[in-house]
Amino acid sequence: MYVGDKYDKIVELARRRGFFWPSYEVYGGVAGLYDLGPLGTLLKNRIVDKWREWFVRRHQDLVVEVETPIITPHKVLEASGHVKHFTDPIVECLKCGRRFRADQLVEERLNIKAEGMGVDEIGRIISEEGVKCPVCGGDLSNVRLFSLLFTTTIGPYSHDIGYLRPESAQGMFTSFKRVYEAFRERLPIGIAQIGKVARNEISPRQGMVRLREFTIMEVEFFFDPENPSCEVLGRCYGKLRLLTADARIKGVDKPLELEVMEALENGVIKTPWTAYWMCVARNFISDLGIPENQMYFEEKLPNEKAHYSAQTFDQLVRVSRWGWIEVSGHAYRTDYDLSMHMRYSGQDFRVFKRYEEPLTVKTQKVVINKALIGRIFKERSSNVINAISSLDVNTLRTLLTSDEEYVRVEEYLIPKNAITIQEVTEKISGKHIIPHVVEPSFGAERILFVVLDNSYSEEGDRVVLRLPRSLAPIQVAVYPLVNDEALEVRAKQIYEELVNKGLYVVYDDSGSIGRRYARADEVGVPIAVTVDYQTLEDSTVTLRDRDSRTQIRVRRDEVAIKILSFLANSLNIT
RNA sequence: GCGGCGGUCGUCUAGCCUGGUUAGGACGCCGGCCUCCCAAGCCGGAAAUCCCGGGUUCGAAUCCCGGCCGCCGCACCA
Repeated sequence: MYVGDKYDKIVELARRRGFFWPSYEVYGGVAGLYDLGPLGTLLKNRIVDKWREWFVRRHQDLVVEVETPIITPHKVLEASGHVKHFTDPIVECLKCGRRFRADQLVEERLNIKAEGMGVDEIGRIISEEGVKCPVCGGDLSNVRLFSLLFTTTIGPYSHDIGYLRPESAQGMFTSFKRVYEAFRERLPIGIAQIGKVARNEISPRQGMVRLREFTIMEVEFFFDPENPSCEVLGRCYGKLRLLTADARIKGVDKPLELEVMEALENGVIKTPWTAYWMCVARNFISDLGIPENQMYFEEKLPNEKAHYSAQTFDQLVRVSRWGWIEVSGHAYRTDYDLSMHMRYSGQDFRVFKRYEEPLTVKTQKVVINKALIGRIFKERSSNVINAISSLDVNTLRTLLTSDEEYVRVEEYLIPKNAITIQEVTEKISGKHIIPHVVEPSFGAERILFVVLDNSYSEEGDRVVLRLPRSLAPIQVAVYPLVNDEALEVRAKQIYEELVNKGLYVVYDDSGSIGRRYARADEVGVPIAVTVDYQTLEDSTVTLRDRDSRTQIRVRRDEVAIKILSFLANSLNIT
């Protein structure tokens, strides 16, 4: 289908025709940063729209979309664990240049606990104990911290540290209660967000596949851990291609194909909602033109998982240059994030779960006669009351059954008649739970590259970008067959009409007709309208299909409707 | 961050070894002519900080050093 290195050709095409190129090229460029050009921006927008269609619009009874800031205060990422888990103490061998986790090195060499030690302390231990490079024996550099978080300051005070978010998820967790209330306290609920994130990768390569700044599209889907079933699982059809962690450990590298229900019953996927969103992810990627045999889900091994995840699957797609690359991650984050934010913020992120039938529970309640205590103990009364309250009912009951008139609680002698134990029946209408979260998360630019890689083809000496019609940045091309005023006028009218239908259209009258078809094919324009001399006689034009290169002649007044149905895949030109 | 290789019009490249060119070509692009359907032809045009900085030299795209960027391998990739 193509010759030579496809990746190089795609990159060359991307620069030349305006899909993407390295940012700040005029200053030498910065690794991991890319500009999207005019066509790249259109294509990315179509991918983003399609994601929104699959994950939000089609689930509008379950999922809502929000937008939260990129700049994130220190406290938020401290709570989420990113400050800790994104920052490693690192030493470098001054001789061979290899880098090591300083704390791990100290633990291995000296068999002491180094985790959580400060940089200075680890550095002191390394120099005092004479720890050397474990590979070449060279001297080690000073210990420094390396964080994948981009740091900034908020406002004029340099101690107000902020970060560029490394994922959009924390914005959804911190606003969870608001969204939950605004959406009338429904569970399950998904909160979606599309936006930029930044990760200060040590050494980004692989072009659009590993960026320091990219667009993430993710859903935090909150559900009741006591009722994790997915009521829309019936919407899933077809098999998932899965490679489990167990299989990977055994050295298996071929995914198995399982029905969703099978995968859940076998325990391969731990939660129904993860399985459900994996199905949607498969459908979404298929919808971008990626064949199903070119994708599968791979379960992460325990040491590969993020700190917050109980189970993670990555969705992999095959590309020409690098083989299988990740286009989405599906993490079961449990209640990790909400719990951490509860602890750090002091706010209550639990939701009230109403029982179907209120429970009637008989309990025993300690009633303290505070008036009596007050009269006796005066200013010490609250200490006394606290002391009594800290005892459980059974202990108190035992104390009260003694023959004495007083009971001793801590250093206080309290008259028995100040304390009574009552049987009460309480009605409990529900309880508080912390929702669990499953998270499907996609990188938009990476998917953009995957789409280009998948669509790129060569026909003889010409390039045809076989983009799905619904993704094409430019949807229609309009041409006069030759340079002739009469033809140009007609063609321009058609151009105007199609623009007014909401389409992205290109008009081109430069060069031979073959050259213009080739120009359009190269950027994936799916259909072309050509005005020729016959148009002047009988008001018909030709429509040409990019992929089959065949043409049909249609009436001038049917052009727009035919093109719209062609773009909607309900008309084919063969 | 380490090692290897590379960086010349928009793109692909010649030139570099052996220092002195108006830095050449092709494709693409723009304008004109021609052309009744798949990168035809003819004429003209615009287009290169030779990646950046420093050094050697009368003179550097070319030699040397440092940096940046890219690819590959290692390390890293929540």
